[in-house]
Amino acid sequence: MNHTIAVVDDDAGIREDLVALLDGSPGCRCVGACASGEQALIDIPFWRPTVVLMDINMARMSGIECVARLKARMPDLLVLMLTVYEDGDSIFRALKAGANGYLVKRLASNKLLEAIEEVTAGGAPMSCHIARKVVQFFHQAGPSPEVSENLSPRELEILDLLVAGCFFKEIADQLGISGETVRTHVNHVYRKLHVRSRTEAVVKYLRKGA
Amino acid sequence: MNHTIAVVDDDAGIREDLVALLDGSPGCRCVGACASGEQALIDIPFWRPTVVLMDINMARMSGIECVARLKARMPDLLVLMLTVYEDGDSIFRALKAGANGYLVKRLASNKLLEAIEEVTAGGAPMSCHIARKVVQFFHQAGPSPEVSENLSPRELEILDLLVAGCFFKEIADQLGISGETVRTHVNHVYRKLHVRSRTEAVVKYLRKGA
DNA sequence: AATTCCATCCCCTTTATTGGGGATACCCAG
DNA sequence: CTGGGTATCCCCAATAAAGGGGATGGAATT
Repeated sequence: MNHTIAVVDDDAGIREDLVALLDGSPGCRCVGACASGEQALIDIPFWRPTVVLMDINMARMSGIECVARLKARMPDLLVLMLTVYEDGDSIFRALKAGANGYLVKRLASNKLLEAIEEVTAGGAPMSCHIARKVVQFFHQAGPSPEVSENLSPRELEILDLLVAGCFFKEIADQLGISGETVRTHVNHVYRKLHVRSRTEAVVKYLRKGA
Repeated sequence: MNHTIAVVDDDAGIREDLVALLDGSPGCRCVGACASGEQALIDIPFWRPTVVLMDINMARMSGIECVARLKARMPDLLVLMLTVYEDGDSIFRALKAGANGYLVKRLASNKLLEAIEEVTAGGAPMSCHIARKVVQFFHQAGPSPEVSENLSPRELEILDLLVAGCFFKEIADQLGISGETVRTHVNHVYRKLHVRSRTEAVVKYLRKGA
């Protein structure tokens, strides 16, 4: 319940607001604030806070690069990105860099405190429109038109298990059908996708048809 | 604020609990409940609810397959998956199938109602451990140290050709070495990546290297 | 000099995959 | 009702892949 927190933001006003909010909250202790990503790389490893609130949009080093470098040295550090924009690409780059949560800046202060609780509890707090974008990533990451429009549901199901690396026998056991049936489905999948091997099918599926 | 909601769950008790909860809540109207995925495919397009609460674990047709089929016909339908397990693979398959949110079943009823509000507002409600798994997916999506740092240049070259779907013989011809040598390299690649088949190696490479 | 890693080649066996063929049954649409 | 598509099962056969072993030469490190 007692978290040490650091703030990284190059806007002095926001920085002070956040520090004031954190220090005025029970169970939180703000151990410092950095005005740049470069400074954060020096201060944060020294302060060793539980959670970092990181502005994503900073001059010179971006919050994304900063979190990537911090995470390389401190894998267990929890980082919440703060942003004014909800740009899709920034979201994914930040998450790939190791961010543990992603919040819009215009967030009620109690929501921010809740998010800090949540991330320390092992969650991944995201503002709702951010979460939507993340989920949409999976939607469009689904099977390509070529894959989904030609394959039957059963064939798609089996393709999923092929991608998972299952042998025919394992697929058969998992679906409760015979290995021969699996073979038939797989052959149909290959024909429909115009591939000659499991690997080509998997690649086509993962690359969304490219 | 006025949402029509349908429930799909093959457990009669849970179904009744959910219906009672929804009907007892202002701003919600439960338009029906289905005891199976098959029935849902018939009823839901007819009822045209705003939101569907879908059990992921049902006999015969799984909730995942059901949501995939429903979404194919009704792309704007909002689907919240309900699960007792937090299995990573199920989460991703459900999201890929088009689910808009993912909740654990043992959720306080007010949280469930909040989630319904959130999803209709364009969000993507997720229980916190679910969200964590989703974010972890992006973390591991970075260039994998496991792939790039352990493999020799030759092994990486061969892994590339594996991904391209080449047979061992084709790889051998392309590199001007014998098939036996290819086999040896491939075996080394498998050991270093801790996989047991070409498919698993390819998936590991594509998922973590792209 | 010794060790370690890489790349190359060869042997063995067993299992998995692939490519045709055919068959039954179901459901849905023309 | 007669297709078409789907899902299920079975047969044949050939090829590909995997897992184990061992061997050589070279390059780099210790």
